[in-house]
Amino acid sequence: MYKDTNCGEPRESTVGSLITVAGWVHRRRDHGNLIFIDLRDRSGLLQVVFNPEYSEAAHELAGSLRSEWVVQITGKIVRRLPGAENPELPTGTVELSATKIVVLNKSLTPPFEVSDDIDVDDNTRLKYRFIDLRRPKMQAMLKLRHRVTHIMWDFLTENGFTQIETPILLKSTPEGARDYVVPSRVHPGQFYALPQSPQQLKQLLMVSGVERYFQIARSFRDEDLRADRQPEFTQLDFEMSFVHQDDVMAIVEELYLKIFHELLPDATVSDPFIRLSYTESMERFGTDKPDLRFGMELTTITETAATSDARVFQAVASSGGTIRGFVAPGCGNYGRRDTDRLTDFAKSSGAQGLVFIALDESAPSIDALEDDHIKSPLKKFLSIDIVKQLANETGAKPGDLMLIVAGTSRLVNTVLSNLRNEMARRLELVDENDVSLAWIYDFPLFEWDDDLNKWEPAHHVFSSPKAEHMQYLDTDPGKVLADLYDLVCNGQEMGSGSIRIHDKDIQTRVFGVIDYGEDEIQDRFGQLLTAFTYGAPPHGGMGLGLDRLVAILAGEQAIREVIAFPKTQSAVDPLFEAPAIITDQQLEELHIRVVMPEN
RNA sequence: GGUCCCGUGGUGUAGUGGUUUAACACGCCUCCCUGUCAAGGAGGAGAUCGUCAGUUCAAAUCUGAUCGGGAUCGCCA
Repeated sequence: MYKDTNCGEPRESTVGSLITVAGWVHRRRDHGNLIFIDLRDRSGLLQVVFNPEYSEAAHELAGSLRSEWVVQITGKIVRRLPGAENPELPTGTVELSATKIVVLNKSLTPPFEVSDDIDVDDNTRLKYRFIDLRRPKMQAMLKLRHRVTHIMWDFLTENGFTQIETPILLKSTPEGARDYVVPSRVHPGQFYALPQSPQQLKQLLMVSGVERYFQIARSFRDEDLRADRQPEFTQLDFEMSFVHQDDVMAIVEELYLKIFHELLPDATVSDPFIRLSYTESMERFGTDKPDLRFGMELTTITETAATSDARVFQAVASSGGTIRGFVAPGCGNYGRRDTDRLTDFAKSSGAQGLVFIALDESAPSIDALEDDHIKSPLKKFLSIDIVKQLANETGAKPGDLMLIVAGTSRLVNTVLSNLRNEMARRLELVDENDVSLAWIYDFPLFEWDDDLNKWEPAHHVFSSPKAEHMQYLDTDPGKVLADLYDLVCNGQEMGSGSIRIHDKDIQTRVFGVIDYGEDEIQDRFGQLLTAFTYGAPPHGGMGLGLDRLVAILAGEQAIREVIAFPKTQSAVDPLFEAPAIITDQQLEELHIRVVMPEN
């Protein structure tokens, strides 16, 4: 070993010991005859002092040290002079009085400082990720991520789960996201696809009698990136046999509470998890991933609004649309500037417009509301009585702002749920110490696709219809609810799971609803259907996003910050410069001819 | 594919038609300095302002295109 002690370890109790440390030169403070070095390794910082009275050679060499050089230093741990202690450092009461120094490697001046309080362009950080990861915050992130997966491994092992790896080179099943594909050299013109999730494999493992499987599995989706979406991401994927929905939920709940309690001990975490049916969630929040850390629930006001003289409302109501809204408390004094911004925000979510009704705080009550108390662009179409009624229905008080959107129910819900989150941000309603964990359950199995003019799986095709809804499968698919559940944390989808179909006939009927042809079914799902005919146990499970979980634990918005080597928004790795062209010889071996797009 | 924001020494920013030989902070280099810890002091180097084209007597500054980064809608069973 190049060292016998880590930089972060020495304390007053170890004063007097002769040690050797090795690490990176974090900072140098050169006083001429006295030189200080902050030496950094994975455990922290240790101040090293070079005094020519103890070693002239070491002192001379120390003068030539530069940031990020890798050095090995031997010396004695001494108590610092009184008044020279540094309370910021765990090792701040002592220092290493160096007698010997060996330069293990020099370093160019790094493109940015290895420090937490830096603000460097993402591209530069990723290009020099190996330096970026030296920052204490990034080191902490890597360790946090490890601790999360460690807890998962331990917990699931204790609960009888077996970790099993599944293939990365598999077959394209083009429903859902776009696949990443890999050409086959041995089979000209044929391609593997990287898994979007190990879904069918884990179901096959249930048929194999594994009963409890898990995997920290990499998954791949060739879709556009976002702050919370990378082309390759990691899921805790697991599956259990002989379970009902509640059994799956119970396992996840225990695991996640353990993780949050251990890694975020100061947070207030939902225990037990909140439970909302899909219908209730849509009704109250307009989304299947509501942020439950604040109120501002949605109200449907179609009927009342339609009785006003406002033509927008009448038109939407008579064409079967919906009018909904919510109350932004204390925003009755919003000026033109504020409301314009909210309107722009609503429009960016797809709304035609945003109707707001501001109630002046000087009104003694809703009943005593007078014309002067009301501000709204639709004011001349809204009678006092209608405004009062709307206020009562939405729960608005004097001084509040009602935000109302009209349109198709899908659009209205999208806009209002986005707007609700936006208002929470503006009003700072979220206690960052709160962690809301919620189950959203009883999802519909199918949703109608207007573009394709057919039923599509709302989540995925393997979810089991509720037994009591099986009767609607052929007659009214939109009515069929499934044993399908999402885990939602602070308004983000953290994972999705279901009790699966384990019966070939039911699975075939589900494929029938979404209009898959016989050949198509056989091609994509043949192996699963065949397996179902050889004694498939009832089973269910989940896929849970690891990157998002770690991001929440680390207090980060972007999962880029919790992935060691992430890609940019254009799916590029700036460090390796991937993707890249390959040689003509490689192309030839793979039987591939490249046709570049025009322009 | 759409919309929005950003691109100026190594890093982060200022400068938004002409007294700018492009400014500031940090970093870097040299020298001084025995108790600093974001050390301090003195001096110095380092940028054709992402790229290309256009407008203009004059462009970091205006226009267009393009490239790159970020946010977001579509997309993500």
